[in-house]
Amino acid sequence: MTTPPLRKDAVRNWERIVAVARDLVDQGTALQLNDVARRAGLGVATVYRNFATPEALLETVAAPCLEGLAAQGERALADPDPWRALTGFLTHVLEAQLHDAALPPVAAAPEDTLPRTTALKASLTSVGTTLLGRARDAGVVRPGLAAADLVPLMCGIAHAVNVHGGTPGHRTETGHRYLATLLEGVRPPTPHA
Amino acid sequence: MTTPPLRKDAVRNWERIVAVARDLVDQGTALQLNDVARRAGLGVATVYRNFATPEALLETVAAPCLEGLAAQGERALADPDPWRALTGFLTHVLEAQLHDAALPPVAAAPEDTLPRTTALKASLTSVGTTLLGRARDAGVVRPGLAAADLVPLMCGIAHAVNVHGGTPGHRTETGHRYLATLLEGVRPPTPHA
Amino acid sequence: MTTPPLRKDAVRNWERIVAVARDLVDQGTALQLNDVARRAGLGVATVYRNFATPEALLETVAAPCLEGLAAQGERALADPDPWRALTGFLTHVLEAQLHDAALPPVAAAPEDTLPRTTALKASLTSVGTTLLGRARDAGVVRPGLAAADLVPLMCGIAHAVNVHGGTPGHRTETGHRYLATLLEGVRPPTPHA
Amino acid sequence: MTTPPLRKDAVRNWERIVAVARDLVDQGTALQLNDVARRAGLGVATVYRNFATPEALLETVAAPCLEGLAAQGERALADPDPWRALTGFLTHVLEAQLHDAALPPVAAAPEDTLPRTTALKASLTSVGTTLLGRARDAGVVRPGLAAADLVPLMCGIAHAVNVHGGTPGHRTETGHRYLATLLEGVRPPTPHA
DNA sequence: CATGAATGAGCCTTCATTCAT
DNA sequence: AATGAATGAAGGCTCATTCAT
Repeated sequence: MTTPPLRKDAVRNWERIVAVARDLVDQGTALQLNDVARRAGLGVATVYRNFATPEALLETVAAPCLEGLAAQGERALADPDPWRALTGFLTHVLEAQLHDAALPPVAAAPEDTLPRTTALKASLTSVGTTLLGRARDAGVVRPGLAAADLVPLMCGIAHAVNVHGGTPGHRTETGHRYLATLLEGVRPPTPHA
Repeated sequence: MTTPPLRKDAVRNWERIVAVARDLVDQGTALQLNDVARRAGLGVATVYRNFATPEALLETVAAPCLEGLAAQGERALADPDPWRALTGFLTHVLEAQLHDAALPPVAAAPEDTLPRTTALKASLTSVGTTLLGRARDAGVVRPGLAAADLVPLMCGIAHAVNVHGGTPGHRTETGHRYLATLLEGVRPPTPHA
Repeated sequence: MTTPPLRKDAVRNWERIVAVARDLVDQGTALQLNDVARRAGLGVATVYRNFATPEALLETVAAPCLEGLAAQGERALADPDPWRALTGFLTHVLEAQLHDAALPPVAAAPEDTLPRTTALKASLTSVGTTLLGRARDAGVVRPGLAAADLVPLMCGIAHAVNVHGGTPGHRTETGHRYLATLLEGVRPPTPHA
Repeated sequence: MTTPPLRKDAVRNWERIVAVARDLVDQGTALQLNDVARRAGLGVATVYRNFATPEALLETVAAPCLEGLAAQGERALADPDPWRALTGFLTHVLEAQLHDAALPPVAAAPEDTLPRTTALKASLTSVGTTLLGRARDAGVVRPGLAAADLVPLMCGIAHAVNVHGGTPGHRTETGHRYLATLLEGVRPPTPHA
């Protein structure tokens, strides 16, 4: 199961598990179902029934953030300026990766465990594709950058920031700088306003 | 110990261990000292004496490649064209990361196990710093890109390529494309020949 | 965990472990948790969950004997004759050390693993202190012997007996003789009946 | 081999090994031949050739102290006062056990590794037997204390002191107190001067 | 004689997963 | 549905001892 069950106490358990997992992820600890169960004060099997694998739990932890990005995507689609729409959206995606430790592994995984995750990722990809298409049509982005590159590149920048290291504040600044550089290289070579 | 000892059979064992480790790395298998020992047909302790930790072994496996890069760095330093020198060097670094699975973890690690590794990484960083400085002085690179960004960015691109996936051939092509894009964003904004 | 859990089969396992450990102790074999698991026909982790360390298991094995001594202590406290109470109690303590191989290491250890052990040892120490105080007040024991000496001296005699060696029967006899000698040196120097 | 060999460098190695072992014993570290070799800057096999087992090395480390006691024994044999001779000798034996960590295990061991050790222990036992016999003949010691009890009792007291714990100074004081108590119990019951 | 590399049994410990209660 | 005891494979590491050089 990946969505909160209906029974009241079951819901409470589900939420407890996710909350514990969120804490662990924030601490940078790898998720171990046994460990989660102990910290949540629940039986192991309870955790296993709700989340068959650590990946399923991780994806569940990441889901709200992905939903937030999807919402940002909707807003971006409404932006009439194609360049601003695209860059704004990518900025949000990058910031999410930098702020939420649950995201990078989920974003980089070639396979998802939960259908929900697949749907969310597809939705984001779709938004990105649309935004990139519009930008390309508007001539503000070079050809040669494919929609399939967006996710890898955001993952790559997030990884670069992690390798660079530094305090959370520095990380955000570094990420913005890297993204700006990349976007500069993405604009057409002609002088632009 | 990290360099081959003098005794003939000991040298053979050392080489066997490194060879086995190289194979495992190429297969994408995580290095486990016990496993390496078994495959090499050696006692566990033999492996442990030569390589105290899996990281030490991994760094040893990565060393030849790092040395190759250092050599490339020397050549790049001799190149009179600052832009070509810098981009050529970074291209070599990126290709190395893409071709040799031992490199990404070693490059991304904040701490090294072997002094040798530290020295090699320092040497490469030094070359990068020099090349970047020359390019900046020649006005072919924007300010805003620091020497400390080179390694993270190369790691980031390599990671992006891995997330993108594809066959080895595709991977190289993708890497070149990503690097080209980044480099485009790194050049000064004025129209250049 | 140090007390039998509630589930029926779990209790059986707990008891099996302790029984195996008891046998090993009697044979003079050092306790190794893996070994215990194998002999008990249980998984290693089962033993580890019940007894985190060999010391914990050893203390558990020793506990019944310590409890028996505590009971003897209660009886001794009820004895109106201070000398007989003290010597009788010490005799029991010594005999326990000689008969149960689990006791000497637990008695001599400066630190306990289980709170239970600490409590039992404290209880015995308390009884000893009381009995010694009474004997001293009654003038049947010289000053100069402190309560803190009782445990070390009993351990010392037990050790002396072990060094002396011999069959179990001899050991008991030797122990009694050594204790008697010591107690003789503990009485006041005036001629006594 | 257990006595320094004749060749000059071999002697130096032998001495180095014993010196290292002495340090380790003083630190309370268990002797491991491999470890000793490393610290002595010698090959393992060199240590093994000189000392077949850790016990052999330990006995060699303990030997000088045993020889010192033997010398004390000679002096005690010359003492015309049987009580003073006996108690003085036992005091030396006890102090040696308390001061030199190499002694307790050697003294308590039922079997020796080196003939030399056996000879030294026999010599000490012989002295003790003689001194005890004289004291008994002089009527200053009860019957019931056998010569075979002397070593065990000294080991027992040393062990009691260890269990008691405390600083080196305290240990000596405690040891003397315990020995005094025991000796008191060893004198005949009639009032003595 | 000296060296120190090699051995490999053996111990400790963890963890994902199952299953009896 | 919930619990948590049980499992046992798997991995990490040490150490006494041997033996090739």
